[in-house]
Amino acid sequence: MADFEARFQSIVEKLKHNNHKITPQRLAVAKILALSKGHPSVEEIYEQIRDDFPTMSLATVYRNVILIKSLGEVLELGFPDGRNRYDGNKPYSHPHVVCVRCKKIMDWDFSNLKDMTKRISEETGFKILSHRLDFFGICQDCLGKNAI
Amino acid sequence: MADFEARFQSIVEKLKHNNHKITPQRLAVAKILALSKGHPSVEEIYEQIRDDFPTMSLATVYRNVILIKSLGEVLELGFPDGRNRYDGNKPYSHPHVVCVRCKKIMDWDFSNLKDMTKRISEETGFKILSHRLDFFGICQDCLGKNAI
DNA sequence: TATTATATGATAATCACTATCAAATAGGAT
DNA sequence: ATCCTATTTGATAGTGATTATCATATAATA
Repeated sequence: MADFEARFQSIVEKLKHNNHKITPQRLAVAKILALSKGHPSVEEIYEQIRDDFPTMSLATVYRNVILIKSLGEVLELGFPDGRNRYDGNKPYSHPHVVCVRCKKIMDWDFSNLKDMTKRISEETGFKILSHRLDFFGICQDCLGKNAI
Repeated sequence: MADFEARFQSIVEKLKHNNHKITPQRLAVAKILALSKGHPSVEEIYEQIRDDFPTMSLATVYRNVILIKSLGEVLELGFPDGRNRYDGNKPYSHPHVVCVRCKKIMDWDFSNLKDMTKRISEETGFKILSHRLDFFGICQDCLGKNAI
């Protein structure tokens, strides 16, 4: 079973387990979140679904993204310029590399934050729930297109 | 000279050096950004200044925060729920510990991200400009007030 | 198939932030 | 010290993402 397929099933299971109805619109949102490699925005999810569901409402996309997020099955990445991005592949906090020019967001594997979290907890008294680590820069594509 | 005083002077110097006029409102915003330990929002800066400048406009606070940010003298922290916070003490990217309940933001000293940045640059081709590392949790105050 | 709580679609409301523009003023020239 | 002018300010309208509202439609169970 492909990775995204497993993620899709996981989301659907969570929905069923919490007694949420399985609607075609809901499944379409779940599928895109599970498939997404590019950390899509709500608007991008909406555009993709519109091809198959011309009657789809933007509000429904928002509702279902929020629902799936509340089930812990998608990670929300907020940005100062006010357009959130979503990661349904890895719905737990992890580092990202963000192109400040084209807004591309890539995952960055790095699993050494456990110790840091523990130290912070000991020294500040915070109960740490999650973290977010973003690196901002210019991606290769953008560097090639337009010299700095 | 106190630390915040040095920060304040640095901001004022930048303003003068770039031929921006020194207005009372501008100085008031600069002073609060320099003094701020609590990572204030624009609204909070506005409220503080209103005591001394009852005629102050919210738009002027926004304008000056953005101006000072453009000079590299304040760090902007964006959040998904849409209220930016500002750090005029350390206007360069650094880790934070954020209380998800009361929205308190504390600095966290940690200076070991250089190697990580270099590795990312080598492996992804990104030209890394800055990063942001946030830890989210419940602060001691909030843990005391209301047991989990 | 009938029932009912939940979900959807359409759209208005909200909220942080930005743009606009007339009036005010900082800072250099006189 | 006063004048001049580009910049700044205050008031407010506009924007764009997100959320709330509510009548209609539908999934899930009997």
